[in-house]
Amino acid sequence: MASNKTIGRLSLYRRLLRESAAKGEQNLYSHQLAALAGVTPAQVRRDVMTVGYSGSPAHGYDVRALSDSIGGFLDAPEHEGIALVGVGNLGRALLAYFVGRSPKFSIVAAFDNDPGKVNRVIHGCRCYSVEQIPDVVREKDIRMAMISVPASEAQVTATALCSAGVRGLLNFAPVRLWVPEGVYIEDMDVTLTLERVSFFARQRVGQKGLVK
Amino acid sequence: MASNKTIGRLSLYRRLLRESAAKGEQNLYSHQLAALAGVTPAQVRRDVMTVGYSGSPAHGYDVRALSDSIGGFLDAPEHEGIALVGVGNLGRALLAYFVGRSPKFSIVAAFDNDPGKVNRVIHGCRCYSVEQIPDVVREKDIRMAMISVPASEAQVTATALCSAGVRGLLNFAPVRLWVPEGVYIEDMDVTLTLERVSFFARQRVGQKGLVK
DNA sequence: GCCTGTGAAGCTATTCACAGCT
DNA sequence: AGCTGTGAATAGCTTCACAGGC
Repeated sequence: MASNKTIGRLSLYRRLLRESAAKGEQNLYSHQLAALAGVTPAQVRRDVMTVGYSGSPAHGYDVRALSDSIGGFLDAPEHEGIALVGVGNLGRALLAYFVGRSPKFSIVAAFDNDPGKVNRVIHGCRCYSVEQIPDVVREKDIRMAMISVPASEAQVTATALCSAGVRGLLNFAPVRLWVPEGVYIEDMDVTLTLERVSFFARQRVGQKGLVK
Repeated sequence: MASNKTIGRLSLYRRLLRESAAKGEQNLYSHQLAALAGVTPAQVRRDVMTVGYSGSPAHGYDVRALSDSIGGFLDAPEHEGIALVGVGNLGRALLAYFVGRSPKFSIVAAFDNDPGKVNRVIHGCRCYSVEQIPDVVREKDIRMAMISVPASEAQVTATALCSAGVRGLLNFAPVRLWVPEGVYIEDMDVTLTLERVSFFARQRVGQKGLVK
């Protein structure tokens, strides 16, 4: 099965392919896509193998076709509704950012324990109380969630979401979360990342890739 | 030289050690720290080697001493001032998040091109116009910056920061940025990460680590 | 010629497994 | 007995290098 890193790069390639398509490009060679993505051409060809698409030696990759192949490989068959728990500064920024961002994803429910936010509509998204997580997640058949609550509440939030059937979590709180077997979790931890940047900036090393 | 992943884990260990210290723990064995971090004990021991600290077979690691050793290895000698460019929803969330968060880091200057924000103080941080990047960065001797501008402006922002002497960047805009040799850049891309979560959540794979 | 796809090589990261210590 | 530190083994990822095609 494709690795984490490969999947990350495929997402990136697709974004770059869409941008190229928008600029009117029809075809792209592996070395061109590699330059856009900041990886080697061999890496691009290897990654493209995993989605089962083949380019032609004559014209490289067809921008539209490769983009669609990646989509077929990566995307969920239908639209994915996402829950967001924690409507603080970061939560609001995420709500604002994702509104209309992608036809494949959208935040369909927000949750917070502040009574001043519950039942409000924030950036087009209805805010529920955290007690309603089980009901709303089940009712809307939500499979993914973003956690942007304070560290102290992240674990109970994750547990509630997983019990309600969520299979994928994107956690912004600065704590490692325990989740049941079969739930996939990814952390985005600004502090840890910043410490890394600080360290390597001082070592005067160049470059690195994306994720990690 | 230590790898990206090792550095990320060391940061994490230190956070966990501090939390343990706050709970009154004096010593921790590699398997305990490993459990907290979600890695193997062998990984912890290997990582600890890189900072040059040694525990004792009798009591494992001294929580305080290891935490300090990691600090000596990771931290900059003096306080690090950070610039933040782009005071939109995300930028404000970052400002709010970092205020008083760490004695080692703080955001010492914000930049935006909205005249309504320039010269305001937002979450305790003065906002300058983007034209002032060269002057302010040099004057405050800023070595690190976070980029939270729209994608279309990220590259010019990065270029301006690097010319002014910034050596480390944390980029939130969904674009790959070109930076001069010797500048370290790390991307935090929510959309890409979310697509990964979506993919693996559907594969019913369990777990994964941090950074990746 | 310059491209793609891919086996094989090369690297990097992680884990094993055990000597040595208490 | 149970721990740490670490050489050696393994697993995972990336790049090389070349056959085959236009």
